[in-house]
Amino acid sequence: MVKRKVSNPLALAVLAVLSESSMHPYEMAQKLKGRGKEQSIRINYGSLYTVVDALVRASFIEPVETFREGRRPERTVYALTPAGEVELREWLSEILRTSTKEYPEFEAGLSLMPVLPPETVAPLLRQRIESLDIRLAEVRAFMDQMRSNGLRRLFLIEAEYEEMMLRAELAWVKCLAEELEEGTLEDLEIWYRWHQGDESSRSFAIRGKERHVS
Amino acid sequence: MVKRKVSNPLALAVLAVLSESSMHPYEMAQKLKGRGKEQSIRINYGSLYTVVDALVRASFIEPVETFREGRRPERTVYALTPAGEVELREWLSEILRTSTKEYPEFEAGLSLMPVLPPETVAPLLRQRIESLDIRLAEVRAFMDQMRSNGLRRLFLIEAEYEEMMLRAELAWVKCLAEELEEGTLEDLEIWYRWHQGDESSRSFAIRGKERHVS
DNA sequence: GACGGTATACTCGGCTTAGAGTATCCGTCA
DNA sequence: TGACGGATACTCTAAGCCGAGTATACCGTC
Repeated sequence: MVKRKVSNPLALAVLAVLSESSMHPYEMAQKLKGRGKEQSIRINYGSLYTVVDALVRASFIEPVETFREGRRPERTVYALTPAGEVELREWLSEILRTSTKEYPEFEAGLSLMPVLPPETVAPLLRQRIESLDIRLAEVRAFMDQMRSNGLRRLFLIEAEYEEMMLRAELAWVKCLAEELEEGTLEDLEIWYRWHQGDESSRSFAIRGKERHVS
Repeated sequence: MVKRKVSNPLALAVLAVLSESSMHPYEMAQKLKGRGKEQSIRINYGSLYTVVDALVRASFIEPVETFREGRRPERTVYALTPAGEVELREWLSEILRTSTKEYPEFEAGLSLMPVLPPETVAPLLRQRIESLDIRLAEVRAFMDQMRSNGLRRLFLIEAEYEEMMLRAELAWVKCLAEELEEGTLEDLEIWYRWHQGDESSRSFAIRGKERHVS
């Protein structure tokens, strides 16, 4: 798990498109967007040009020509260096090989959930289910769109992954919402009482008498 | 979907602990870590103090006293303001209610996967399976640890979520690895040929003759 | 009583990032 | 013909974020 000189995933995408042919930054963005990569990688111009500079500094890419048409801004065409090709392969391998802990917003939300009273949380989860359904439909629509543009399934594998993860979350949230509504969730009783202002459930995180965990 | 004045999830955690009692930043971190929240929310001191400042500027919290013991650095104790309580509830509700698109590294990796030849990818996925197994064991160990410290299940719900998501990914990656190894994956043929340097598969992303998608 | 290790409590600087802004060219529709 | 939107191709700046560093206090031990 080496520390990368440039760590933004957009830089990986830049190395990947440059491995096919040299081009200027704006064209990279066009190519990536044309293939629907903006669904899996944050592409924004602010970051793109910074990332390209950083890759030049790290000698993973180099400018090969610059020219201008009329009075338009100058275009600089970049090419992958041998070191860049190595970096591309190694970095991509590392990403596929090892799973790194990430911090999705919802996980943070769940971990603070007891701050809200249970009666409030149940309908929120119901809304989330709707929200997930919508997102699922969007992903499917995106895949259909790309496929009808002639893109191979192999190049939409990340969308299939996302779809599967959405389905998994959906099932889990449905289950949690049900447990809340049916009252079958463990600890639901004290959670409810605590929000009633019941002093006996002060610091209700810990079972039994308060214990300091450090 | 309002734009938050302070958007770091750590800020939400700060609001949450302050809703129980006033305290100084270092104590917030201790309390959050004691409850295992560093598993679901990035807690680091650099961000903590910046985030506390930002919350003060936004009037969600305010300093209530500062004092020093001996010659130790000064401690500033903060308290939640009414506006902060509103923000806490609204923000947390929004997170639970709506799913926002995120960009996990692995999704980016998958979307660029065809850059590597298929024979290379298969063993990488096998390694990922091991890596996921390890992570899964860690999550389980963490839950056992916390439970034996007396923490209620309700306060480990985010760990259950993470465990479920890990299992889902694990099953999917196993399936993908198998398809690669058995040769049953769609488009595997051209993918292989392309890495052999077969010119007939140039720009193999698109089926049939090259079409420009913009 | 000197020494090392750990806990306490922050501070600082530099790198990353996002998002808005700028300037030019081109097609088209009235 | 001229005006307007949209595509092209960057640039700039404020803010966010993190990791490493700092300084003191406490505690055991040899």
